[in-house]
Order: sequence, then structure tokens, then C-alpha cells
Amino acid sequence: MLLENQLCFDVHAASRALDGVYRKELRELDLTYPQYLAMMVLWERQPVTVKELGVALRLDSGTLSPLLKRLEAAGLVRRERSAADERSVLVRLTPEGAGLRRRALEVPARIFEATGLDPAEAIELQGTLRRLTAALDEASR
Amino acid sequence: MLLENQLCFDVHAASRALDGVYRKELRELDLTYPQYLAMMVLWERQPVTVKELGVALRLDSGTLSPLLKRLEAAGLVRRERSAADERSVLVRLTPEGAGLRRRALEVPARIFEATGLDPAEAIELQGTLRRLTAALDEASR
DNA sequence: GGCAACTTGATTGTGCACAACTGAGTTGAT
DNA sequence: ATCAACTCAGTTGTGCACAATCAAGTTGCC
Repeated sequence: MLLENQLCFDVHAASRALDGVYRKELRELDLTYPQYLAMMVLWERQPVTVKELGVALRLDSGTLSPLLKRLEAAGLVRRERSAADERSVLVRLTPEGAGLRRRALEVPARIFEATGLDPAEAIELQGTLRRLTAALDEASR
Repeated sequence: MLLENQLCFDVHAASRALDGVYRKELRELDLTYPQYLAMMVLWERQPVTVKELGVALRLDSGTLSPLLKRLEAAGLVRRERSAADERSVLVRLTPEGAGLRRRALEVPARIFEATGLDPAEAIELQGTLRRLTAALDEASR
């Protein structure tokens, strides 16, 4: 009983601690952690609809719309209605947004170092968390 | 490189998925998950200063002050300046706040069931997360 | 062809989280 | 005894997150 409270608390705490490290690492790139996640998707494939971003990041439009507007205001991203389907908005990188990738490449290694985990542990943790998330998603439906 | 991004992402996703389950379970108690965490501390010991709550929950006053005001507005909690140290604010339960404990007692079991983890896994996950959080806290300082 | 059901993104409202700062109160060093 | 350094809670500003709702656009069914 106490056990799982603590577990839930620890997940929460770990998430916020991670946020803190990213906040520090990303300060010079002028990105927040969620913005960085969105940029990572875009660095991999482009253009992407808001819907697709939401699926990839597990975020809804209420979170993504203002986030993308901030990225657009920062000159990293452009948004435009799809010609094929006027309901969709296509998000693509500007040259500045694409260029930011090079500076962002060093971040992952520094974050991983900060976790203090060895690779095997990290992989196991990742597996456990994915199963956890899948089970929780199932339960909250 | 991709590995740890995914790991960080998974921690984040698990945290939000957990939030979703709590949101559902706590709806009938009219508590959010952070409010529930604060109440759990108070159900264990009382009175508690805002500072002590912050240490226990890893939250600062910018988060706790409005949260406690909402709990006070809901009639679950009273806040008053400590006579011994006028800088401190003591938080204590009202009879209604104390009474809510009985209804909250069932929540943990339902949450644990929703995680789909067996106890051994949960304990191991908890240990890994605590080491992770400690390492990250160290790194962001 | 026309209408109902659905999809998509945006908006509004509420709440969490942290940084930076403020102001009142306390403590310690001299 | 006093004053500088510190502690504590609160406020302000920014951003994330979700629920609920809306409007515009698309699709399928008849």
C-alpha cells in the first residue's frame, strides 16, 4: 500500500529531475524539454502534421498548438494548412530549425552521463517503463 | 544516443500515464495527484510547515502555496503562522481533511493493480528510479 | 447530391512546475 | 546591541498538460 504510493511518487520525481537536467542542458539552445522532443521528431521526418506529432509524443492539441506557435515565433518552424486535406496543418523546419540539429547532437550524451546508469540498466528500465505505460493507458480508458 | 532519448521520453510518458490513472481514481475525491500527495504527508504527520512539505514532495513554494490555498478553499486544510517562528506557516488537517483519509485508503490498491507490475518488479523499478533521481539531482546542480 | 458522423486543429479554463524576486522574520558574528 | 547574511513563504511570469468545447473540413451512406 505504501509501496506503490512511493513508486508512483518516484516516477513523478524522476520525471521532474530529468526535466531539471534538460532545462540546464537546453538553456543555450533556447529550447524547453517538450520543445526539444518535438524538434527531435522533426529532425527525423518532415513535414509532420500536428496529429502525427501528438501521436509520437503522446500530447494533445491543447498542448501542442501553443508549443508549436512558440517554436514558430522563435523562427525554428513553419506551419501551413495541407493542400490535400485542409483540416491538417503541416509542420516543417526552417533552415534555422534544421541547423539547430548540429548543436543539439551533443545533448544526449551529456544527459545519459548524468543519469549515472550503465547501458544494460537503461535498457531494462526502458522496457519496464514501456510496459508500465501501456498498462496504465489501458487502465485509464 | 537515440537510446537515452527514448529512455527520457519513456520516463516522461510513464509519469503522464500515471497522472491519467490518478486523475480518474481521484476524481470522486475532488483531488488532483499533487494534492493527494500533499494530503498523504499530512495524514502521516501533522502539523507540517510548507518547507517540510516541499522537502518531502520535492516541490518549491511557488508550486505549494497555490496548491495549499486550493486545499484550504476546499476545506481540507488550515494554514497558520507558527508562533515559534513567524516565518513558517503550519499546515494542518481540518476534520473533513482527516476524514477524507478513509475514502482515500482504497486508491493505492487500485493504482497498483493498474500498473500491471508484480511486487518484485515494482520494488526493483523503485530502486532504479531513486538512484536515477539522485544522480540527476546531483548533475543539475 | 445531400446530410450525418467523424476528423483535425484551435481555444478556453484549470492546475502543476520552476525561476526570479520580494519582504518579513531570524540568527550569528563581532 | 547591531547589522549583514540567511531562511521562509508568497508573488509574478512563463510554459507544460489535459478536459471540454468549437468550427471547419472530409467521408460515407443512402
